[in-house]
Amino acid sequence: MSDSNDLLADLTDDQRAAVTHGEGPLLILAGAGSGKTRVITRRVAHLLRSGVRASNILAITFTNKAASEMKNRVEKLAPGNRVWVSTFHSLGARLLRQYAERLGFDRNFTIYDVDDRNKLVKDALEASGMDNVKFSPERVGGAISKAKNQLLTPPQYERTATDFFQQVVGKVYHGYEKRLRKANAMDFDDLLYLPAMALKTNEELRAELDARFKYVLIDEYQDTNSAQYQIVKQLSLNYPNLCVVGDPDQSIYKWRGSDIKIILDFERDFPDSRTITLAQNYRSTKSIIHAASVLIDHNKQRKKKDLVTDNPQGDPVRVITFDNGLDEAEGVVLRIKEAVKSGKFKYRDHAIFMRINALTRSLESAFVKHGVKFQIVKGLAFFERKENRDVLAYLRLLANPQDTVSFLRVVNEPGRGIGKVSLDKLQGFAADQEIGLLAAAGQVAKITEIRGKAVSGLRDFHRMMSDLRARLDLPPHDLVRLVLEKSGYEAMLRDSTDEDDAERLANVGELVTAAKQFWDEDNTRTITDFLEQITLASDVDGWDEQADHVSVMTLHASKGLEFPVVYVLAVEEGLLPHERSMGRDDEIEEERRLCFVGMTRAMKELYMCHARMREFRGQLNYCIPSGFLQELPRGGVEFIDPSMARNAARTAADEWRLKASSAAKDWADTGARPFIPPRKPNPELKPTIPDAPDTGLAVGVLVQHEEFGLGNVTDVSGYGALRRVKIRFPAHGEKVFAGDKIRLKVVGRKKA
DNA sequence: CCGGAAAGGGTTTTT
DNA sequence: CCCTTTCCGG
Repeated sequence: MSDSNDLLADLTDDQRAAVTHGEGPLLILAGAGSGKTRVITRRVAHLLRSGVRASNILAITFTNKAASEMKNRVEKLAPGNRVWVSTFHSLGARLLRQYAERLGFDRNFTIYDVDDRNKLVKDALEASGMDNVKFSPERVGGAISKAKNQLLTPPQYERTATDFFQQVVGKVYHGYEKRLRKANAMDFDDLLYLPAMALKTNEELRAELDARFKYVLIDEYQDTNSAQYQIVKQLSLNYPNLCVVGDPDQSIYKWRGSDIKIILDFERDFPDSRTITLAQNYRSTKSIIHAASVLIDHNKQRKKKDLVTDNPQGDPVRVITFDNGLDEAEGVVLRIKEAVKSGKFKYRDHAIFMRINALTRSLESAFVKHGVKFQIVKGLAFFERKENRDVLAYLRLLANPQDTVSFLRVVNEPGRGIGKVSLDKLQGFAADQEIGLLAAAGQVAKITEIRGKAVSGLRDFHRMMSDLRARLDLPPHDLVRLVLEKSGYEAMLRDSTDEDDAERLANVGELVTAAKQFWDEDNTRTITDFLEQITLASDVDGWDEQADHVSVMTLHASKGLEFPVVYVLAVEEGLLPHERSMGRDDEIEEERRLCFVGMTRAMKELYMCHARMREFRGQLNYCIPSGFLQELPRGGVEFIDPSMARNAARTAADEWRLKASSAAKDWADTGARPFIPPRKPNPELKPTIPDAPDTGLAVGVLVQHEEFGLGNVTDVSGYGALRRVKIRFPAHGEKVFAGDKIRLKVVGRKKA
């Protein structure tokens, strides 16, 4: 049972110290690629081998995929030990179900995602009579989410509300909570908020769980929010054997309530803690580490920290300039194809990252066009399709008859002649009687205001759901099949003439397969478990890392992963950094960290791409290279512009240009000229520095106007005479300029 | 009172 | 460009 060589032999001194650290708080500051996952896993195995019982260990990871990987690795290192590894949200859900009675909840609660939440918020907003103020449910819901993350109750929030928006949110927060509880539902934030509150107010429960989880390990601690921190803290009072691992430079979820201060204050929060820094990088080449380090060093609110590696220098980081977004997608796919053809890499060695999901579209067609296998890593996408959401809503309503959102989603899908007016009446009746909507449907005969088809529709719906509910103990996949049959959903799709419905039919069939697989893995799991797993799945949970394909994902999803070759797309002002972060120092710094995270995923080759123009929601816009590109070191970075190497070959850009010039003829009387994309006249293939921002107006550009003075470009659309430029002047507000003869001068990029 | 067609509005990142 | 809301015919 003593330390075996296999756990420690291949570790550095620092890593070994982290693995073998005994009792007491431990902070591991682990730079990118420093082997932190390995350290946590080994530490868990080491604890087990030193006699700690598996049931006394709790490990928190950022995704369910990471959790199951860690579980498996630990079991290999210390066979027979089943350690509790999960995400914060899964932990919360499990605790709430386990202690449901003690905490006064029904353990069959439904977990509402953001869409469900917004529907409920909308209802609460309308009921509060404040819906005429034009605050969107999304915005109000976001504010409520933030409040819960800070553990503010509705009365507390109302007390601290200062402006009008917050007052409205405070009102709606009350109503929203009431509706949630009535629906026997928890939103994502509840899964943290309620356990955190329970631990704070219920000392008996707190002490019990603290003693149960004597050893707590947390990965990605830099992205912990207040509610999560409270949970951690309350579980580490009597047994402060808390080990947290993180890297402040990789904190990218501030917008979701994460607070970088939590990791920075660890040493103060947990007295007698030990801190171990892992600065050695084992993942990337020197070129990549150097470029990423120089970039992140531009963050002012940062404790300076050096990342070092003994790896070879490697190829320079390459910045590639494309004419437009289509060229970029195609160019990257072709480069990957070439690298595979030459035998240098496999498809699965490649990953493509981007700031926003919308950019995957053009990539998708480029992949299809060139026959390159790829996976867009977005785990929930399949379950988010309308038809699957519908079927899942039936299941949710079966598992939890109080679930109002699901009831309203499926009660008339397929059509049963139940319209909005009838449903309003039904909701009124349910509220009066203080019963759920499904129960109210069962008493539709008593609701005299509802007439006609709606009466039989509601009655039949209720009867059908009652019959199904009697079969709730069926294995999940059998229940899905039964729902498809009895609800008429399958028949609706099968009998449809709409071509798309054939695909939808196949999709809901896939849902049966998914449920079957879920049950095959562990046949003690129920439909509620199935639904929970789907709702709490993260994007990377659906990622197949074994298959030989190119992986495409957002920068956020890339956290914690590594690939031999990485392409980061659209490194442009407005996208990375995203325009919504413009003008706020701390948010620009988070965007820079996001860029840093993407870069440090690369092991051997790193490509940062940008385009001169890009189509965005049907509009073609100028793009200026991201300021981040200009922050990269001059040495070790190579600038490539394929358009200069090209002679007569026609590209997508040329085709677009032809279209643009013929379109421009129609505006000849307005004085418009065909748009010619900026081109460097450099005939040689010498590396060049990306275009300076004086090539055109773009979002984020600082301009000088003759009359209004200095201003910041907030929007650009169209070109030639149809161009519209929106500029915000500090003294004059926002103004829109039309055409291309505006009397202003580009001064530079807006500096924070 | 219901369901389909047309117009209008809004778009980061995710558990 | 896509989804939601609104409007109108049956």
